[in-house]
Amino acid sequence: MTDGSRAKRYHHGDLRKTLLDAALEIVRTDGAAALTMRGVAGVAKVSHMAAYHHFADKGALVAAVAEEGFRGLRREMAERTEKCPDDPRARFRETGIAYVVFAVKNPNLFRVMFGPELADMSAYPDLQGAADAAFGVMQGQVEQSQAGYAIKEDDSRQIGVTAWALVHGLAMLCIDRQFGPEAAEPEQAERLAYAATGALFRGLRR
Amino acid sequence: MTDGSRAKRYHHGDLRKTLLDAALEIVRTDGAAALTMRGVAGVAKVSHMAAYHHFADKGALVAAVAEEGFRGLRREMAERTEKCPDDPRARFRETGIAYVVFAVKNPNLFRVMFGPELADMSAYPDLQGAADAAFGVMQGQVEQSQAGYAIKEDDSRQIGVTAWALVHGLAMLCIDRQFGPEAAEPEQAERLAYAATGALFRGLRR
DNA sequence: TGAGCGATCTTTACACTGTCAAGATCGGGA
DNA sequence: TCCCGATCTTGACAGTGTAAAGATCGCTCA
Repeated sequence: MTDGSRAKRYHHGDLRKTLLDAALEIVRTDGAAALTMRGVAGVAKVSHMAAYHHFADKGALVAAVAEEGFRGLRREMAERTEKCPDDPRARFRETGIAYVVFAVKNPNLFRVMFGPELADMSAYPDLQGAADAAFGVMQGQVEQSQAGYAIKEDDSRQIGVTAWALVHGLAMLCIDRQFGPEAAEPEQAERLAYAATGALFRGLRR
Repeated sequence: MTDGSRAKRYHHGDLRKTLLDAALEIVRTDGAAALTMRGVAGVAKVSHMAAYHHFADKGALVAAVAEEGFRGLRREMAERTEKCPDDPRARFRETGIAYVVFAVKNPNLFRVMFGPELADMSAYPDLQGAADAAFGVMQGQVEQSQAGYAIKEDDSRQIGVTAWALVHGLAMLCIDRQFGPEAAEPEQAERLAYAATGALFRGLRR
């Protein structure tokens, strides 16, 4: 029989999830710099060091946070693309817009996902997989557009790279406020993404 | 009379420059995470805390490093654009390629320039100025292309943003090895930038 | 000239970080 | 039932940024 208040239990029960949720919350609200092993342990009302039984080190925790981020990014891109008319250009656009909007709505998380701590993701295969899956949504749009004769049939990998680069740069520069403070607002960011993806699509038409 | 070995002098003479050079060297070779107030002070053979008479805090030192980075980026873009035939598309391309090549050749420095520590550059006006100057080179290319009737006369700011976003995203994803390890090599990165800027230019033509 | 004053540098101290090492507690399978 | 491994705790250490206060210098002005 499990007593409701698990306050005094020596074993936590689901510490990993609790820690990860705390880490996500901290990153989202205060940024990666505020993320601390001792901090997340404190939120879970657990001694520091307890976290080390679930995450090898701080890098592993950061990687887990980023992995969640990539899952969310993939989901939002897929959703926004699905509920969209069957017009290649519109779908192409919506995928890119979803990318930028996600970044603007989760700037701190987005920065972690592409931060220097994880410059080499090869140490975290799950993270790599989640990132690849997100990229796959965009790559899929490119190939669908090619199959529908909407854009030219050059090396699809090259085209996917170009599309990804465009929205990624837009996202980064928006949240870094390089386009001014307005661009960090979802509406304005969406407008920028609309125009930018339109120009690129035009250049990729056959 | 100044004696050659200034080893024992209480006052250093040009500590700010020494510290900044040391910081740049550390960032370049070992990344921002290795940058330390005490470390740079050590390189200059000076007590820690001495640095605080030249940089308000670590953030100010990082900002100074980034500022140097933006100066270098601006210079390399301008140089590469100048020594280039008077063809709008070629000049447009070279500007973008210079951007990506700079990033790939100075990945750690580039990451500092656009890192989360400096997400709000308004606290460092000199840094903001250097960044604006670098962006100005690209914006100038856009306007020159418009004046030469090479690309359409839409809102030039919007077009500049799109161009910047494209090369910025390409640069970021290259150094993050999201396109694989080869893309972190200058030759391969240059090839990607060539193709990407070509596609965008095509979309921007009138 | 020289006295002092502000800029520059040092020393000391503190809170906070990640992580190693060793012990305490628990729960499930033999 | 007992014990062993997973889980959690306690304690310690080196390294970090930086506040506070003192030491040393060189330039200015009387």
